[in-house]
Amino acid sequence: MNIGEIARRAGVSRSTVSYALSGKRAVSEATRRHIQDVIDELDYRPNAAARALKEGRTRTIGLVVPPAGTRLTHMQLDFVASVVEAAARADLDVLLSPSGGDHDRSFERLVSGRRVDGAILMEIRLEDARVTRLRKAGLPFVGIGHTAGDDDMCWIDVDYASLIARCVHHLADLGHRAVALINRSPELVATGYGPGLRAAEGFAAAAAERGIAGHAYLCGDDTASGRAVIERIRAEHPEVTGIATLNEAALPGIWHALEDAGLHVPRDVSIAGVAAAQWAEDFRPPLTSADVPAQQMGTQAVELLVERIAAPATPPRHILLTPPISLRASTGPATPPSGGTPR
Amino acid sequence: MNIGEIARRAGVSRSTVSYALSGKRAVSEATRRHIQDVIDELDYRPNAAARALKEGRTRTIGLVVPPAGTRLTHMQLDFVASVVEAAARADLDVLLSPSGGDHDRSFERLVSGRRVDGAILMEIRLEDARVTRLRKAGLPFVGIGHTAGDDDMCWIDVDYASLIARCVHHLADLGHRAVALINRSPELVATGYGPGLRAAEGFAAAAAERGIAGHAYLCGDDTASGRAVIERIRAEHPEVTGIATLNEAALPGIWHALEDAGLHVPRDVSIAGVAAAQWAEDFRPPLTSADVPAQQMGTQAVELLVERIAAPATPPRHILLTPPISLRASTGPATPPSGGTPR
DNA sequence: GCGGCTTGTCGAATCGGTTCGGCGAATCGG
DNA sequence: CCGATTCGCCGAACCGATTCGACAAGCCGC
Repeated sequence: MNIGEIARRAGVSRSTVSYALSGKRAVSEATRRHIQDVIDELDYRPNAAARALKEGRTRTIGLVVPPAGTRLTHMQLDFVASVVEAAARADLDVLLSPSGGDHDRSFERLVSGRRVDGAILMEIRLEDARVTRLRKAGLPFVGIGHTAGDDDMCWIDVDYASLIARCVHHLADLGHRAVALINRSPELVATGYGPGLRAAEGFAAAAAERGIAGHAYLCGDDTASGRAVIERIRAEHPEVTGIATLNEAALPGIWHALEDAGLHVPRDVSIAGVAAAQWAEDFRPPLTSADVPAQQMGTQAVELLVERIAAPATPPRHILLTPPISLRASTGPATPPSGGTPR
Repeated sequence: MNIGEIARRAGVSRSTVSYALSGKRAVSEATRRHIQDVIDELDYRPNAAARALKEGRTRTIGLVVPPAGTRLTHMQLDFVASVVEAAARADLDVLLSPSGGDHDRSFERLVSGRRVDGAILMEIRLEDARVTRLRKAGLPFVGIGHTAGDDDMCWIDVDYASLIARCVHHLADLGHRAVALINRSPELVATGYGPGLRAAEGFAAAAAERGIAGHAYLCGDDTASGRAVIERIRAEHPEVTGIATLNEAALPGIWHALEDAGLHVPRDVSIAGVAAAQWAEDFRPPLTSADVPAQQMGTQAVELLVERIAAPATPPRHILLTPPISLRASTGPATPPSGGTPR
C-alpha cells in the first residue's frame, strides 16, 4: 500500500498524489477529492521511513531518561507524561532512550543514526558527556537542568538553590534555630548532579544569612535511607527542629522514622520540601513544599525544542523556574508557646 | 556522512561497505579492517530511515500507554521502565504513543505509517478498538491484559480474579465475616476494564464460597476518592472488618480515612491488596499484598513481541501470572482475643 | 491571432541504505 | 594444463516517498 498504488487507482501520477496531500502545489479540486476518496477507502498513510529519508527529518523527538536503575521520582514521571502529551499535540512522536550505564548504544543510535530531529535530556549533570556528544553531532536539544557555567545551550530548570533557601527562610521565620538539609543520594551528588549541589549551596547560604545552624545530609533515594538519615540527624544533632529536603523518595521513611521516635510533625519537627503537589498532599500531615510544575516544564521543553529545531542558529533560551512554596501542615512554629520570629 | 562517503574514502564500492558491516557476504579481512578504520574515524552509523525503508523493518517497537489524563499507577510505571530496558537490551528502540482520548492520531501514525515493527498495548479493554485496528493492519502486538473471550492474540496478564479471591480467602481464614472490595474507578470499569471486572467476579465468587458477606465498591483513582469510599463503607456496612483492593492510587486516602475514624490497622480493619512491592512497604503498617512482578512482565512482554515479530504466524502465547500474597502487617485476626478460623 | 502567463499534471532524479547478479582472479582437481 | 569452483568485489536495481523542471492546455491582453 504505497503512493504508487494510490496513484494507479486514482489514475494520476505519484507526484500528483504527493502534491494533493501536502498542498505544496496547486491540484485541481476534482482530482484532489478523487485522490482523497481513494486514500480514505484504503486508509493509506505515507511510509514514515521513506518520508524521513527524503525530507531529512523524522518528526520524532528523543526523550533521554535516566537508566532504569534509578527509579524515576514522581516529578520526573509527571514530566515524562507531559512531554509525551505535548509532543502528541505537535504531531511529533517520542522515542524513549535510557542513557547512562551500559545503555549508551541506544543513545548513540538516536544521535548518529539520525533517528530523531531533536532531543530532551533529563537529569543533566554539571559535566555531561551527552551534551558534548549532541553538540558535536549538531542535533538540537533541550536540557532539563543545566551544565556548569556553560550557557550555550537551551535548558529549563528548577532553581533548587532558591527553593531550598526559601525553605530555610520559612523555617527561620517560624523560629527554628537549627535546621538540616536532606539531599539526594551520595552517588548522584558525587557524579555532579546539579540540583543536589545547588541545593547544598542555597542551604548553606541561607542558614548563614539567618545566622542559624545548618547541617547538610546526603540520603539514598529510598524509604530505608530516609529512616536512616533521621536516625543519624537525631543522634548527631538532636537540637535540629527544622528539615528541608528535595528527596521525594526518602519522604515516607522520614515520616515513619519521626513517628517511631515519638516526634510529632509539625509540633516537634517541621519539614519543608520540594516535591510534586499531588504527592505532597498524600502525607500525614501534608507536606509544606515548593510544588514543582513538572507538567508545565514538559510542555515548555517541547516548545523550546520545536523552536530550536526550526531555527537551530538562534541564541539559546533558558527558563529558570522558582515555584512558590505552598504552606501545608508539616511546618509550624519552633516552640509550642511562642510564634513570631527574629531577623 | 553516508555510506558512499565511507566507500569513497576506503576506495571500495558502497556494497562492499555494506557487506563489511553486515557480514552477509564474505569480505577479505584486510578490506574489512580498512573500512572499519575509516568508519571509526568518522564515527559513521547507517541512517536509520534509509535502512528501515529498504529492509522493511524499523528496529523499533511501540509502547501504547494510556493517555496522560489517567495517571499511571506505580505498577504501570515499573512496567514501562522495564519494557524500555528490555528493548534496549535487544537493540530495539521504543516509541511512546498515548492512545485514547483525542490522541489517536499518534496511534494511527504508529500503525499505518509503519513506524514500528510491533507494539505493546497497555490497559487493554474487554472490547478494544486498538486490538481490532492492529489486527487489521497486520502489525504484531502483545497486550498487557486480555480481551473478552478472544484468545487469538498474544498477551500477558495478572490474574486479578484469583488474586482478589485469594485476598478474600486470606481474610476469611483470619476470621473476617464481612468484607469489602475497593475496585478501580467507575469510568474505567464502565468502559470494560478487564481487571476491574474480573476482580469483582473473583471477589463475589470467593465470598460466596466462604459464606461471608461481600460488598463491592467502585472508587476513583486518587486519594480523595479513597477517603470517600471508606466513609461510605462505614456508613453502609459498619460490620465490615476486611478490605480487599486493587486500587493503588486510593490507598493513601484509605489509610488516612481509617486513621481519622480512629480505626487501627490491622486490629480493627484488615487490608489486603494488589500492588507494587516497593509501594506496599511504604505504608504504615505495610500492606499485605500480592506483589505484581511488573518488571518481569515488561521483560516478558518484549520477549513475546520479539518472538511474534520473527514468526507472526505461530499460534499466540498467553501468560497469566498469579503472584503469591506477601504477608505484611496490614492484616490480622478478625477479633482481638480469638485467632483461628473456621472452614 | 499570437506571444506570454497561469494552471494542472507528469516524468525523473534523489534521499541512503541493502541485495542480487555478474565478473575477473585465484585456487583446485584430474 | 585446462575447466570448474570459490572468493572478493563491483554495478545497478530497489525500497517509498518528495520535489524540481518541463510541458500541454486554457486564458489573457494587445
